[in-house]
Amino acid sequence: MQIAKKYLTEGLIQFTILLSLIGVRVDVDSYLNGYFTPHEINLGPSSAYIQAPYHSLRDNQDGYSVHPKCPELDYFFASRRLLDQVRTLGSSPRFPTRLNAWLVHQVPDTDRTGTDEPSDNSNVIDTVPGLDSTTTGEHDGQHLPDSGQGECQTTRPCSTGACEEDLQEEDDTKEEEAIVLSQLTQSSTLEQESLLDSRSDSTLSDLVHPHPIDIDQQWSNFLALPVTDLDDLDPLVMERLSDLGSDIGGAISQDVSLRDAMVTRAGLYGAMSERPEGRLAAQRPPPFFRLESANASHSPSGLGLGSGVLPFASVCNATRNVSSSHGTLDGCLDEAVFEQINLLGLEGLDTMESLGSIDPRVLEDLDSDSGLSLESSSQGPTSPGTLEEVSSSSSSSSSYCGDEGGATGYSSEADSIPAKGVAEYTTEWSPVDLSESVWHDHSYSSPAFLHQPSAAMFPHKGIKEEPLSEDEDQSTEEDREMSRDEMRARSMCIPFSALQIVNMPVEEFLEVLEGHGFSSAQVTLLRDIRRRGKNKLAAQNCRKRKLDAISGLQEEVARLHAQRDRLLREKQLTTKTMGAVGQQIQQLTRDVLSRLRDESGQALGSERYTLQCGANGRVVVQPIRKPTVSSTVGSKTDKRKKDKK
DNA sequence: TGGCCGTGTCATCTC
DNA sequence: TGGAGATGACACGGC
Repeated sequence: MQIAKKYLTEGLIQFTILLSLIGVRVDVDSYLNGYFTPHEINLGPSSAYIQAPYHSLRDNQDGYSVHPKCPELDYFFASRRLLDQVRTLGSSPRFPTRLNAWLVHQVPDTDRTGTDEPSDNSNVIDTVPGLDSTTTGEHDGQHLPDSGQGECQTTRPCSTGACEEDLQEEDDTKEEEAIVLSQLTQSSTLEQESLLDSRSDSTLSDLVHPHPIDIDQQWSNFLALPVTDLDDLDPLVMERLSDLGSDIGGAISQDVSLRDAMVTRAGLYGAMSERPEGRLAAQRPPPFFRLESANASHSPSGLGLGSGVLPFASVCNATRNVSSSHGTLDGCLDEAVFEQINLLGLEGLDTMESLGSIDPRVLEDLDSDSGLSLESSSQGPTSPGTLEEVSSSSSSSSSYCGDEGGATGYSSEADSIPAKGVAEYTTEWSPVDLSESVWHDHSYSSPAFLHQPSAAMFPHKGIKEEPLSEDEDQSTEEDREMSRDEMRARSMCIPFSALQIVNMPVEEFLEVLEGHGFSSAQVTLLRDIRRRGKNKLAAQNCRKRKLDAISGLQEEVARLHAQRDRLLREKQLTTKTMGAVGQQIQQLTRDVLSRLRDESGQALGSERYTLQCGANGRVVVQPIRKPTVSSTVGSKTDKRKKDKK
């Protein structure tokens, strides 16, 4: 019984030291006060933490700033780095798990003769100043009495025959443990394929002096992996899990005796949301939709993420192409606008050049009902002679006059009335004035065309200026190409083209209506021509906007489809990774708990206990609460309430 | 010959 | 209150 007690006592000390390696505050007194009270185990009445010297180094970048050659700290920082990496993995918000910390044990690779040291655990601690209170026999009696448990400070039951065999087994298992631990740490990052591949080449010294891999950088690299690489990583994850499953037995081979599992009611996951998040926030990649949202409308840079950040380079490129095509579309639209302007100008020039040989079909194409299209509206201010010709030509068309009804009988008036007005408004309505109007649709008219000389602007005029004797059939062609409004205007002896009527400013239009003695029919016609011309332009603009809106929506739909596919793939990948890491953590939790011993020497089962990582990196063994307790308490309270009633 | 598309026009609403 | 713009609806012609 005494031997068993000593064994348990030393086991407790070993576990305490083990916890101290990972920064756990252990309070033995609290344990003595009660089983289920969340206390910290303390080795002395001063409640000094056993790892106090390490606490001072804790914030020292986890020992990275310490000289790597420092032999006293190598073991400690090697363990701390590995542990922190695993802890960061376990407590990362990206992979929320129940386990936040790991109980690890780093085994040195040197001085492992198996006989020179009475206890392997002391290898880690003995050389550290201020931490001489280890399980070594000669030191136990010096430091542990401070804890007030003098009976526990006896030497480990190495005096028994099985002691040396146990030590030898521990040596062997610790080597495996170190290797597997390194594998675990590396595999937990899921992105160091090279490290995974080279794990077989890793030496023990590498494990003891692990490379200072920045976990943040690892995560950044992981998140920066293209999706193809991540997809390829899935089998690697499973492979690593299988490897871990096969090697997990040797991950922590040393059975740590524990008189009691420290019980604490620290926040279940309180620590999860504290430390790692700030770190993760720093290492978190840029907001994925930041650029998209910032340019969600139609910005070509809507997916301005680098292809390295986006694991879906193809989608990104496609979307970028879409965006760029949209930008190109805008450019094309602008180019088309100017191109049409140029074409109109060229058409005007062509018209000038081909005054003598106008193709009626071309004129028909350029015609419009309201006479507001480019060519059909070219019946601008004409000379009295021209107007006479137009009147004569119009009157010569019996069908037209019949359609318009009342168009006859104006020729006599036309001889007198329009002459003054036409001459007047020919001077008033310069092309410059018309160019001041806003031309929304360039197929309709163009300032370039308006800037052409009168002969160019109004090819019909040029034609009409030619003697009728030369080409008497031109009048019929003019009638064919004239719009209804144009013909109405001519029939009503209105000396303005539809284009002029439409594009003249309101003030001048009102002056025209008021200052020329137009009849009510003429005024109505002028207003109708203007209204129809305006509406025609508006309709063209409206249709153009509608088409632009449709094309923009189509681009938006394509972009959203690409975004949805990308998010789905990312979600799938994240789910896979979370599952793999969760299983890994659960397996390690079970393994750790199975190697811990309670007061009766029984292993702490994962069905009864769990590991929790509290604030400041404290790792505690916490019993799993049973819901029945709360239910009973609730029933009791209910009964009390009933009794009070 | 019917469907599609472009265009002109009207009616209506809003500014 | 009228003008101008926007837009839906309809008609018409061309393909």
